[in-house]
Amino acid sequence: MAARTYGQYGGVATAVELIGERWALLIVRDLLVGPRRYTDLKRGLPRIPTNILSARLKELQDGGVIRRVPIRRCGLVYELTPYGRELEPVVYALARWGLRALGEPGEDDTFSADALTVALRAVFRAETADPGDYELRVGDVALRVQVDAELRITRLAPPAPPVGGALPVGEPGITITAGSGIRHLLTGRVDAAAAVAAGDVVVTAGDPALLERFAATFGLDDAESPPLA
Amino acid sequence: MAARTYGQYGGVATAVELIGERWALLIVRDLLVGPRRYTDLKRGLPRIPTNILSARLKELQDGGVIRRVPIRRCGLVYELTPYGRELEPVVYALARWGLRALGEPGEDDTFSADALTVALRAVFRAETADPGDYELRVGDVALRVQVDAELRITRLAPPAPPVGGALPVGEPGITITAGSGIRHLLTGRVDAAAAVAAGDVVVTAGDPALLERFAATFGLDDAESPPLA
DNA sequence: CCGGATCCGAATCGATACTG
DNA sequence: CAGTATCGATTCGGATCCGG
Repeated sequence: MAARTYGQYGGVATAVELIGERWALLIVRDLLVGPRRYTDLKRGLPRIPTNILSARLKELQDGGVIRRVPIRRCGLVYELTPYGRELEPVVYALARWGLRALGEPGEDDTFSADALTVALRAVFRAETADPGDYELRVGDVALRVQVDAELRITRLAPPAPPVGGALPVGEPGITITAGSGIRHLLTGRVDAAAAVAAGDVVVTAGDPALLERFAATFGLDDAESPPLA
Repeated sequence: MAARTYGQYGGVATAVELIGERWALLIVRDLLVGPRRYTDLKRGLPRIPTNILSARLKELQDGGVIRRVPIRRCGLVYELTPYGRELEPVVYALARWGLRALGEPGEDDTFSADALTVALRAVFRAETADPGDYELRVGDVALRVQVDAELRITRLAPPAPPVGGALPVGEPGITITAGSGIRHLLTGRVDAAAAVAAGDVVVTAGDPALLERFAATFGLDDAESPPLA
């Protein structure tokens, strides 16, 4: 283990030693949405081997990034420590950067509610956001997205929302259904009208005009310099 | 290679596939300071095996993060593409986060001018910075740090500054000499007076009062919740 | 010296099976 | 549910070597 250190003294090297191992940051990503059980993490990251998940959870604990919390009457969850939670800016910045290199999903790529939740948070324009209440369906992930003083995102399905989570009250003003093409809207490469015209998103219920508000609320600010690999 | 993908559709997973391999982000860190030759990178990252450096450079090229640029009359350098340069916020955020977990250097940890340059940029308070002209010596790294309309950091030694780099004119108002204890100042856990009292930094030339300006210009803004592993 | 390529043992990862 | 055990496939690290 000591032989696998970088031998570099500095913040970046230290950070990478804490969260740079394979799968580690994806675990952090899911834990940013909320505490998760071992099995929740496994479900959200189907391709992670169980021994690797175990190893990463142990290492992240040793690094002070996450902690194990026993839940009363059976079970335990992993959650970020305060220090781990301060990876939020890092993960969001990475999510924005990576979003721009995102192409079509591969054949067997998976897509989780946690991934979409983090993506939305990453491109949320807090300063200029107008209030709104949206239902967003991408693939088989359904989220309730409520913007008022703050941003609240609730998983609707699948499966049922987490036990501790309160269901949102009321009805969303719009239901937006999309596939992977929603990335064009979130990167800001197309506007709401063009996204509808291209079939990237479909308004399946509610007021279609609210889609523009959604597009104004979520998206990259500086939508330029596509990767062009 | 295809077997080593995460099988996740999302920005974070894509980003980690591009720059999540071992050593990759440290290469990006050094390239953020400026174009570097293969040998420069090797020197700044002494523990990287040459085959790994080669492999990473190739992968980062394929990912559109860096490019090879031939230099006229012998030689070539690697530099970030525009897309790669937009990792700046990511790397700085990671540097700030990792800085807080930084302890004493290990026996054979190395410390490069590029690492210090990135660390300073990462904790630079652009909005509130007053102009200043500093010389900073940490270990055997010497930097000229000039703050006016923007932040300019020039390597003084070792070795000689890069060929293309113009040497700063004039004299710095202060020369600050420090060791690894400078992290206490940069994390904001101690102020200028306390850092001097603790021996973390020494003013070896110039106006000692400028150290407070330096400390006001560079440091973490929210200096709390130490890792406490 | 620069910019790697090659080889090999050690460590890690991935997949599957299995257990308290 | 929450992992551990095992084992082959990769990757990494360290060293050496090579063409300009």
